[in-house]
Amino acid sequence: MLIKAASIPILGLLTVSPMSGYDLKKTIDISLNFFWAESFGQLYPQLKMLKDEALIELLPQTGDSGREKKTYKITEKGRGVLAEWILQNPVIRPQRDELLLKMFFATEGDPSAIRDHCVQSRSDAEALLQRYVAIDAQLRDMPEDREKAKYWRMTLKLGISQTQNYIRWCDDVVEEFEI
Amino acid sequence: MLIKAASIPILGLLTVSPMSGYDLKKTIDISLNFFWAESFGQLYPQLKMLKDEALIELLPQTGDSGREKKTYKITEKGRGVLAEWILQNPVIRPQRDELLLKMFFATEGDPSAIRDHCVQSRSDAEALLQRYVAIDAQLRDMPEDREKAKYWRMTLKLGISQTQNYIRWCDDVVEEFEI
DNA sequence: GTTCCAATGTATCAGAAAGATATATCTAAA
DNA sequence: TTTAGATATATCTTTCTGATACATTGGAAC
Repeated sequence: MLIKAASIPILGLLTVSPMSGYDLKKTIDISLNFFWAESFGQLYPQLKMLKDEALIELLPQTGDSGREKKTYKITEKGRGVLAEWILQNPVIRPQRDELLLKMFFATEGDPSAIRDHCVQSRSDAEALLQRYVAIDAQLRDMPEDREKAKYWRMTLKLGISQTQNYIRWCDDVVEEFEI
Repeated sequence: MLIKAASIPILGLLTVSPMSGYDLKKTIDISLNFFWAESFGQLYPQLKMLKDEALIELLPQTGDSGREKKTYKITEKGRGVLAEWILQNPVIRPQRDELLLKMFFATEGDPSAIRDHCVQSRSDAEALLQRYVAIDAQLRDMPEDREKAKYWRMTLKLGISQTQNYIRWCDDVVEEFEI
């Protein structure tokens, strides 16, 4: 079965625990945010598709109250498709970074504006770094899911070192502007 | 004037020299590839739009031969819009990295496949790094456009250090799998 | 010398994805 | 008590990618 990469965070996170669309979005934004983003505009149609293909299914609702919250769980078929996708060679996707684009064409604009962008960007990165480090500490001390935590920490490790490297670069650039 | 980020590589590169759509695509793929990608499907419509808005204009064609190649140059208005765009705060764009997604859900698939993906990815990164280093050397020795070269090398500097860091991470991951 | 392929070149289309928006409910604080 | 913010599902428009179409040119192979 040919599956879209956008479905993978859904299938993957549902192996951790059953969730609603909203939960999935929140979890993706928190846990996968360093290397993956998903919009509602894609999430809900994907959910419908995955249900139609029987890769996920709705948990029976606790019918009484009026408010409906749709909680999904992954099916065996879904697990199979996920495992299969992981085997395939990763597709390299186009990246777009506006700060670097501004830097590249800095001579056509106001260089001091670029400097300011870097200062701001550095402070964003600093905040991100602290978040990553905190999550890493949590994972280190987490008793269950040791095997999962191991891989999660591997991705975090890259996120942390890339962010540290980025911060160093921002400092270099700002310093360069002082001269 | 409100301009789309996708137009910026076009305007920016046309400040370096007049070019055709095909040239622009090639130059973006070579020079901006570390932080920007543009598809033909967006490039040609953008070109038309920029011409309609008089931000770029067609160079008069050397009419004689049958083959038409449309060479564009940037206008003063175009330079103004570019300078203005550089002033604005950079928009953070969603990232998607399939290798890290596979890593994150590694326990649901075949861990040895992930290892292989990393080995492949490391070798791709190595090749990229060598390209960046070569371009950097070229820019270092380039006599004209010193000011431009300075900023170009700043973006390259990040590309180089991020790629080196990535290679180190791949090594760490592969080593982790040996244990 | 011709045929064949890769590179050059412009352009569009289908489908994927992002971002914005609509709508409604629940909860906790002012 | 009302109101703001979080929860929750969903769709619409615009942007963007990847594939494809099509035509030309230059050089290599035969």
